[in-house]
Amino acid sequence: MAQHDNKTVAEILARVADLMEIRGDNAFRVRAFRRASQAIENLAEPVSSMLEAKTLSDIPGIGAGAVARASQIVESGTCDDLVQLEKDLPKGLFEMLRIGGLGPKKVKLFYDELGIADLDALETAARAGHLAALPRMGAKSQAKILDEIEAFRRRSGRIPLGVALPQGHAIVEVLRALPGTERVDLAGSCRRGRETIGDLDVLVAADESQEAMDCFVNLPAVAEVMLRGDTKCSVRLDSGLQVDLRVLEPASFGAALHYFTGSKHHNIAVRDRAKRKGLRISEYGVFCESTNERLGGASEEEIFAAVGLPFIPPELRENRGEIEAAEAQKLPRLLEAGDLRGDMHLHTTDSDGKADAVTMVRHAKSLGFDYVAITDHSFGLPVTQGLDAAGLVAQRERLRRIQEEVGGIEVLAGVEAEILADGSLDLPVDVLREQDWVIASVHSGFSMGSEEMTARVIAALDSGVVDCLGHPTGRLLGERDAYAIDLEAVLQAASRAHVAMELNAAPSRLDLNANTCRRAREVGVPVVISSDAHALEQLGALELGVTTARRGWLESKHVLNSWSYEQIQAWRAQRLP
DNA sequence: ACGGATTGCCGTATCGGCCAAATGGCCGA
Repeated sequence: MAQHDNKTVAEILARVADLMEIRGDNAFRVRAFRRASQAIENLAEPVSSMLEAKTLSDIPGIGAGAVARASQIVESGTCDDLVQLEKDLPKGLFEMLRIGGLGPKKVKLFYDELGIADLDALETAARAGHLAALPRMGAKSQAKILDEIEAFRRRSGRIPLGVALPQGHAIVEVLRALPGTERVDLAGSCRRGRETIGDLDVLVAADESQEAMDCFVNLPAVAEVMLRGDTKCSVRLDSGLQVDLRVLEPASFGAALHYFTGSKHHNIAVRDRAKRKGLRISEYGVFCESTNERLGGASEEEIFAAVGLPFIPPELRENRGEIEAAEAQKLPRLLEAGDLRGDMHLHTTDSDGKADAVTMVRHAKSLGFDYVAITDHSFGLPVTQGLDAAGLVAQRERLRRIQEEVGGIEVLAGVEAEILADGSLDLPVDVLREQDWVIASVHSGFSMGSEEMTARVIAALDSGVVDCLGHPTGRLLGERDAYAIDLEAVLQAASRAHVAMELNAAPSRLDLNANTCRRAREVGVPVVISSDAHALEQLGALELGVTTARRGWLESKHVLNSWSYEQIQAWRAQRLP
């Protein structure tokens, strides 16, 4: 849990910096905290072991002060500065920083001038027109803040799949180990693989409910028991996630799993179908309407069989044609994790990655991949210290040698180039043409209108050298909405220009979403499921992408990195003669 | 607060876009 340590320390130092800035502390002191936070986030080894080895202060940007604070945070989860700041400042200020377009300076301004200390007060002031009167503010900024508050509220309350899933799996694992539990599974939107989750549903099959319930409410992660009945209880975890547990008789488990997995629309359609056959489906089983005889319910297969359908994978259960497809025996043979043969998007120390290229390639090989693309940022994204044309050429040569040295894996010399505001790329086309894999992405100018953004992206696709459009909507789950873009027009252009679309599998992105994946399939645009790894352990972390692709009805043939290396080359050759 | 040179003290991430204010602060990647 080394990585967790580093992340925690970095987050707290960054939080201290933000709060210090709001309090009006010395700007360079603030900057030092930010720098230390950044340095710790970028560490390749756990901060705790560097503290023990007394090597932490060797890192540029980390001096005696940062070492002391890191040590406090590792031990106690906080530090004196943060404790003091939380005493000095109202709690709501930190939440205000999560509003897009607001940084420490603006929050300070609102707090100092108007005493605004939380989101509600900010919203009230904006509605009353008080913000526009402040220096460096105006009607436009004020309106933007209202929009951003609304977007923030819309997002909050739902948790990214990648955050909820590990917590769910951990609970399932503990419950499965109990002697009295026959089956334990996650249900709900989490099982369907929705990109964000409201709460978790855990189902247990057991003859007796007390053992599982006792174990559940006493889990270390449980902060609060909200409700406890005979077979159902709800808790809130320390993370804020709500988890509902239901204990069922084994004979009803399949019916309950189906019922609680949903979606609601899917369930309604299945029940309607049952009704027409003279059956009744409830969370307890399948029953004959006239005789009330129980026809099944122990497994989901029994539920589907009762209405004359094959098993429908949870990811498809949205009543978006899956029942009709199942009836016609035309369900897709959905992509599986094992189908993927390579990772096509990752970063190394040549830009903002934490591990060097050799290490990443070796790791890709150890994961059993046939090929891997190294796709560092280009210089157009200055914050990543990316590669310019000369740097890219030099890296390409280095990667050729690494491929020979490591052996047994194809190493593609790639790049993640910037799509500039005018739709041009930040590296010359003749340099990009020599690369083995070119991702083009938008990392700037997010606020342009849909028409302009769409034209911008399509211009990049039409450059003739782009293989894949990176994270096509730019969204960050729970943090930032997608920028305005006409994805249908982009898909049409991608089809015409022979460019693939990325399904960026990073937990914070899942971009493309499932619906657009499905549309890509219909339009005939290949999807590339990539990790966008910036560290060793992120390489090959494609599971959330696989789930999303399955929700988008994708089969392995629709996913470019389930093809062989030769097939990919042949596909590229159609565009690059 | 950090780091390096002036060993006491001084300068300190990159860069474009946006908006408010008429050149500059703030934000975000």
